[in-house]
Amino acid sequence: MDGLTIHEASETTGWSARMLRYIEQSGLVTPGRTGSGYRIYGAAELQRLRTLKELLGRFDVALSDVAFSARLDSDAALRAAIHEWLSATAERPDEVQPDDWLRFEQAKHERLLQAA
Amino acid sequence: MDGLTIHEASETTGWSARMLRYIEQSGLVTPGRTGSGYRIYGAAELQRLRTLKELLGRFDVALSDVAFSARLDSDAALRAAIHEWLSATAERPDEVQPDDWLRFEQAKHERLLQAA
DNA sequence: CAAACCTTGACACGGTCGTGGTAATGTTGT
DNA sequence: ACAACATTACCACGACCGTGTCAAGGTTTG
Repeated sequence: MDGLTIHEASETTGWSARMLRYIEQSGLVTPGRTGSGYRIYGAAELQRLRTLKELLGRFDVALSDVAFSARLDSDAALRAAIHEWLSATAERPDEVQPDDWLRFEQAKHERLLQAA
Repeated sequence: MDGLTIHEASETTGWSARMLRYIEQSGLVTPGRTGSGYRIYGAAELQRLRTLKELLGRFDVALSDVAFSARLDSDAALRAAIHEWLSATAERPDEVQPDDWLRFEQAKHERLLQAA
């Protein structure tokens, strides 16, 4: 058979088996199934899992953020509505601090680091 | 002076004063300040607050989702990285369930509704 | 058939989100 | 000057995220 079981996939991707199931739940990487229900990870899924890990590591992004981006990608109305709302901000450049979200997001991070 | 205080803005927008401060923290609506530090909400901010409320009500979206979208809008590298990752999924249409995220997101909702 | 896998479901736990409150202190308006 | 506002900094609380673990049961393989 071509494809790895969940534990084999876990070893080659670095994700725990638990997280592989969770990632599947969130709709980001969906492996195939054998007739009896076992998950089968093919080369494509393994690659996606590895690049997903790299993506989360490279930027300060959560799994749920990627899931939300997927939702944005597939829901044009939502994408339009949010973008419209955001672009209304850009009309008053004097009141936009482009790194506002940065300070906000970094607050989490700093609290995390300080806890160590 | 042209502009409402936080409590006046609270009344005309429906957001609590507490939430107006929180929304400011998240970088979504930043009012001006008087010399002594009081927040001043002008017509533009009030409009943004109202449309924000409508946006959150119309779609099933959280404040943090809008904040993340703002981050996406201002960080081209992040946007490109995520989009690239997502478009790799689209290459295998047989394994993409476009309503995967929907089931996932609805699970929250159902649990909320059941709690009532 | 027994060991070593797999499945789903549940409990747990620290951390974050969204939200309300309170306390201590400063500002404004009459 | 005093009431009615504002500010920031905290504590609390339920729900959700990411993650581990464990139980009860089905499957594959030597």
